Amino acid sequence: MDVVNIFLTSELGESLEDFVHDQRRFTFDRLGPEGPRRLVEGPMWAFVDWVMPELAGLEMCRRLRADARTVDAHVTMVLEEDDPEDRRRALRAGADDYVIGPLTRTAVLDRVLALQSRGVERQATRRFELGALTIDMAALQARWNEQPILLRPNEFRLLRFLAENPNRVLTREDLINGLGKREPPIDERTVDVWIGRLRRAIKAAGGGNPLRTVRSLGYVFDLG
Amino acid sequence: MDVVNIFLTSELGESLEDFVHDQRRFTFDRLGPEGPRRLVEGPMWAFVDWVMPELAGLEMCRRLRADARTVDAHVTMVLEEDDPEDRRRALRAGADDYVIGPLTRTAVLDRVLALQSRGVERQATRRFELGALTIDMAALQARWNEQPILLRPNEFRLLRFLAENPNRVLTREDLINGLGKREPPIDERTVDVWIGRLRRAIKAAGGGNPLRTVRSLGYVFDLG
DNA sequence: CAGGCGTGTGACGCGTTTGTGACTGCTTTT
DNA sequence: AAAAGCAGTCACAAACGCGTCACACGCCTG
Repeated sequence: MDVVNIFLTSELGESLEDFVHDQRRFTFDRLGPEGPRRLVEGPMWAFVDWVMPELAGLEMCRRLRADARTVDAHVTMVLEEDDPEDRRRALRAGADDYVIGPLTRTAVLDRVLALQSRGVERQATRRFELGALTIDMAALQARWNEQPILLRPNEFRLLRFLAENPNRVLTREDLINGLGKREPPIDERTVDVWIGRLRRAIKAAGGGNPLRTVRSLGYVFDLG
Repeated sequence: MDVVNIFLTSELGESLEDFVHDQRRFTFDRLGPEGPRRLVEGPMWAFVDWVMPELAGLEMCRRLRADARTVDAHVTMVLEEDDPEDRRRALRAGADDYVIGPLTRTAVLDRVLALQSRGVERQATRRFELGALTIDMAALQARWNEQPILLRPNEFRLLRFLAENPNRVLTREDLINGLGKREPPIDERTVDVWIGRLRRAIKAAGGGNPLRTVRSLGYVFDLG
């Protein structure tokens, strides 16, 4: 039996129990600022409120897109009212589509079933374009002039973080923290090895070297 | 309680009252051509419109960076549409990042909260523009008319210190202390070599000589 | 359980950076 | 005019920082 996992950032007025319908099992779960509480199999659907208690909805959306666990989720933004500007922003933040709230259980299911039956292809959403370099957060893929760069998970995270902070010297400590490495404490020299591997990967894809070493300080992603 | 000071170059459609959210006090203020109207404590965030009534946004951006009072501000440029050229120009002019407008109160708060919650300590971007010379403290890069000057760490520190104290004679001792050299005690004559190397580097980038020797006293960064 | 992959680390070697003494040439002083 | 003072420059050695390699460990897969 198929499973459909639905995550919401806020409580629904109505009940949230899992149930089975039409040969599919629907599960509901809360979605916190740190992302989904549990890992699931099967397609994920996330509904993000425009306003949230702890975190702006757009930021939540971006985080979902950045989180490797939810990269394949279909993200729907919940708008309070039909503002064209907000719609555009929502999509730009990585949402796949939007509904005009408030959210009811019926609205959620309508959405999911409609899209499922239509077999929507989730198009790539969150994308950086920095010169010749493109970073596709949804597909977890980086390209240099359309040429895919073969990156290991850590290298991808590193590139993403550098690209998010262009033209800014990042110390080795910044980079370690930026990749969320805590335990065990990482030796700063290890960052050199990361950079080396990342550079080699970009080069192997025919790319240049956007990563500048700043002696005795750190590294910069050079833009322009 | 933390204070977050937000400055804008144009009116927001929505209300602009100060308010408290999430343990932080947000204050809003207008940003005129002369810079911020008041001095504040705590982090500053400036949002500069691409088009402004009295002044081009880019010029405004440069002025903010040159203004000692706002040097520690995080400057966000507000673009009307997503033009890659404009983005690069904005960053060149000293902006830390940009948003695609128009600006709403929500967009502003998104930006501020998103950046505040990010891992990196965003040390304030300091950017000098002294005639043809530009010093980008974030990227640790100096340019002469857009032409990068290739500086070694010590030379960059020297240039920075000189540029921070323009039109003022700095003794060799000042310079040694200004660069934070303590151990072992540095021979004063060594400063001459530093200056020589710095001059050569600027020249190599097609630049002039803003460093004037004051016989038996020290050196000055000449402005104007 | 073997094999492959991703990743962190210590070690090695090389290029770069940098402080210094010496030499040179210009300027000021006597 | 000679002497003293001062700054510009060069060459060099030592120290430093970075790139890279090989290896070990953990994890997943077949």
